[in-house]
Amino acid sequence: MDILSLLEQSDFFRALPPALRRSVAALCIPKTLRKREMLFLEGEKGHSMYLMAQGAVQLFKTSNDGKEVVIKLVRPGEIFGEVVLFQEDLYPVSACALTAVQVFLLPKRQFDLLLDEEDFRREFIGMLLAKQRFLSEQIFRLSALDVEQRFYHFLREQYGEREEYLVDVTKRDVAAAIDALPETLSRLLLKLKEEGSVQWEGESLRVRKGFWHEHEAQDPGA
Amino acid sequence: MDILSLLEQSDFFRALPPALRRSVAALCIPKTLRKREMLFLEGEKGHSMYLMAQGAVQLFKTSNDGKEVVIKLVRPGEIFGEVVLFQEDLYPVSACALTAVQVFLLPKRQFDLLLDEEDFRREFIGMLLAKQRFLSEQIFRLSALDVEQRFYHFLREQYGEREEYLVDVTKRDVAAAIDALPETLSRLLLKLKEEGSVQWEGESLRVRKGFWHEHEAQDPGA
DNA sequence: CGGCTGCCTTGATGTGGATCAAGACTCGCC
DNA sequence: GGCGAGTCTTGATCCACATCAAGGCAGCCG
Repeated sequence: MDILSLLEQSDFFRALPPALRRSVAALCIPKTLRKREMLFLEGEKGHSMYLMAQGAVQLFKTSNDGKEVVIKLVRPGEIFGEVVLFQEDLYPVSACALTAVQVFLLPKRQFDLLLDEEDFRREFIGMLLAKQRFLSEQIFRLSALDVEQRFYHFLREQYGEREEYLVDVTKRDVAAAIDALPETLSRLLLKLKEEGSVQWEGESLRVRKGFWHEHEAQDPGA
Repeated sequence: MDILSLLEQSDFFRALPPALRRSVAALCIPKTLRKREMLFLEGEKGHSMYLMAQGAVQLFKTSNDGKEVVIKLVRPGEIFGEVVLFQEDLYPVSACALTAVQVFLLPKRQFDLLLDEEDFRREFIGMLLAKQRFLSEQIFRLSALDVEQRFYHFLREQYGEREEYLVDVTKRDVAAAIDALPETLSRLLLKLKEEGSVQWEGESLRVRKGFWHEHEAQDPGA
C-alpha cells in the first residue's frame, strides 16, 4: 500500500490541498511490524502519531497485577497515538500488532504545519470527537451488555453485518477485545454453534441467514 | 459566580486575549437547573456546548432496557456537550443535574470564532485529548478494578485525597458513578465503617488517617 | 396530623463469568 | 520424527455483584 493513496482514503488527510498532501506523504516514515511486535508502551515518551495502513493493532492498558485491558483495535485508515502531540507526551496505552502490520509514522514537528490548515483542523477535531463517542459507547457496552452481545458488536464493528467472514485475528485476541477470557469466548462459540447461529473454524466464520436481523444493534441514540 | 472570572479560571478560555474573552463572556447564556433537572437527552439535536460553573452534572447513556450507564460527572470549570459542535450534531449522552447547577451555554456559531485563535485551538484540542485519556482510563477501571477500588478512585478524583469531605451528591448517584447498585455501595460502606476506614453520614464523610497511603492509585502510566 | 415519595439499608438468593486445572491440537523447528 | 511452545477447548468450582424483597427513615405537602 503506498502512502499517497492511503492519505487520499483517510478521512481527514483528504481535506488537505493536494500539494500539501504530497509533502506530508514525503514526511511519513513507513514501518512494518510482525505479529505480536510492540509499537510503544504505556508511559513511554512519544513524538509521533501513527497512521494505520494494514493489519490490526491493539491498544491496551495494563494493571498493576498484569491484567491487560483492551481500549480499542485500530484498523487501516485510522489514526492512533495522536494524544502525544500536545501537552502531555506520554502514551496512555500500549500498542501491539495483532497481525503483520504496516503503519506510517508522522512526527510531531511535521504535524504542527498541518494544523494551520483550516480544513484539516476541522477534520482532525472531528476525528477526536468521533473517538470520544467511540470510547463513551465502549464504556456503555462494558457495563450494559453481556459477552454475547459484545461479541456481536465486535463482528459488526470490525467486519460489518455479513454472512461470511475472514477473521484475521486469533480467538484469544477477540476475547480480549470484548473483555472476556478465552475460556468464556470458547464456551460462547460452542453454544452458538449448537444453536446453529455462528460457526467459526480456522479463519472462516459464518453466520446463519437472518441472524443479524434478529440481533439489532443497541444504542440507537449514538 | 460571574461568567468572566469563570472564564479566567477555565483552563483554555484563559488562553484567549482579554478582549476576546470579554466578548465571549457577553455571548454566554447563563442557565440554572434544579436537582434532577435534565439538560439534554441522548439523541437530541444540539447547538451549544456548556461551561460548568457550579454543582455536578451527570452524563449518561441509557440502554434499550432502561439501564443507565454513567459516562462522566462534570464539575465546575469543565466543558461538556462540545461533541455537538462539529459534524454529527446529536448528543451522544444525556445530561442531568445532580445538584442545583449553574452553567453557561455557548452556541455553535460563536464558537467558530474562537477556533481561529491559535492559542485557544491548542487548548481546545488539548482538552479533547485529556478527555480521551479520561475515557480510556474509565474503561480500564471498569474492567480491572472492583467496586471498592472504583469508590476510592471516585473520592480522589472528585474531591482529592483528604480526611474530611463534604459530599454534595447522593449515595445513589455515587453508586451509579462507580457503576454499582445502591445496595452494593451500601454494603461496601458498612464494611468500611466496621473496618474503621471510611465513615459517611449525611453530607460528611471522613477517612482514617493514613488511609490514602495504604491505597495507592492504580494506573501509574497515565 | 397522616400519608406519600424518595432514599437508604439489610437480608436471602441467583448467576455470569472468572479461576483453576487438564488435556487436545497445531505448527515450527532441531 | 518428536519435542516444545502457543492456542484452543472442556470441565469443576468459586465469587463479586446483581436481583428480588422488605423495612426504616427522613422530608414534604395537603
